[in-house]
Amino acid sequence: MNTNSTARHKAHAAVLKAMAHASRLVIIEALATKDHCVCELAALVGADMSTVSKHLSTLRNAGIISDTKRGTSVICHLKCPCVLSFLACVTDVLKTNAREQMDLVA
Amino acid sequence: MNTNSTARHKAHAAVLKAMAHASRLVIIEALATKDHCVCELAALVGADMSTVSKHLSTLRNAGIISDTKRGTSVICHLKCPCVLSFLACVTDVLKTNAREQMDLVA
DNA sequence: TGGTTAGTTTCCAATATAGCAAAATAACCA
DNA sequence: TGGTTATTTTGCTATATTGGAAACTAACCA
Repeated sequence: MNTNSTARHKAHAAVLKAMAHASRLVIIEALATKDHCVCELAALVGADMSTVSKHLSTLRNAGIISDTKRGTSVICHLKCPCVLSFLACVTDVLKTNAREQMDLVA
Repeated sequence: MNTNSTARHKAHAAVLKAMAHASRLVIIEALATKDHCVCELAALVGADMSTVSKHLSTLRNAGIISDTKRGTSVICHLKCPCVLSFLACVTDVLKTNAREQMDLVA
């Protein structure tokens, strides 16, 4: 484990960690379709706006989303739609897990 | 936000969360090449074996790795090599971030 | 059986995260 | 200017995560 690879792994982990929350995944999926303002996302997630605002700043700090101000609203935009490809694989993991659970019962 | 999609998002988040740690990424990358026993992984990560053992159980619970016992050793195996495709995209995110940092300075 | 190696679990302290409420900003409109 | 809407920040509490040390378990060997 040299210092460089540790730094790289930490950076990678930070991006994954930013995605690793149900509400933030809801936000990411919503933004995959189209840009949304914070209050729309708050309604979608169903949480306090202050909470959603913090989730958004987590995603922003990780470089996953960007935003522009329009009037009093902040419009959020998914910078890296490739993150959705993660979810396809995650779904595979979950399917495998489910299949194994089935096998245990059967 | 209906209950089903919340459950799905929670399940997805759990898998991402299991990956979201520098040491666990080191483990995942090592296992992508070949199976390893716990003590080899502990040496690679450079942490206490009890700590690595706990990281492994996190990955195991998420369904990312499996293991078989051989003598006194436990051999770990990466169940879903597709998780590596995550990292390619994460690298894109990081590159974009770095480029923006450059732009700020330039 | 007793010792050794490999791994896991438990205990505990330090740190990080999540969420709401309330206060603070910011841009707009009358 | 004063009020309103949208958003962020701060304060605080509850909860989760991390990691080493020590105790415990399991498989092997002499």
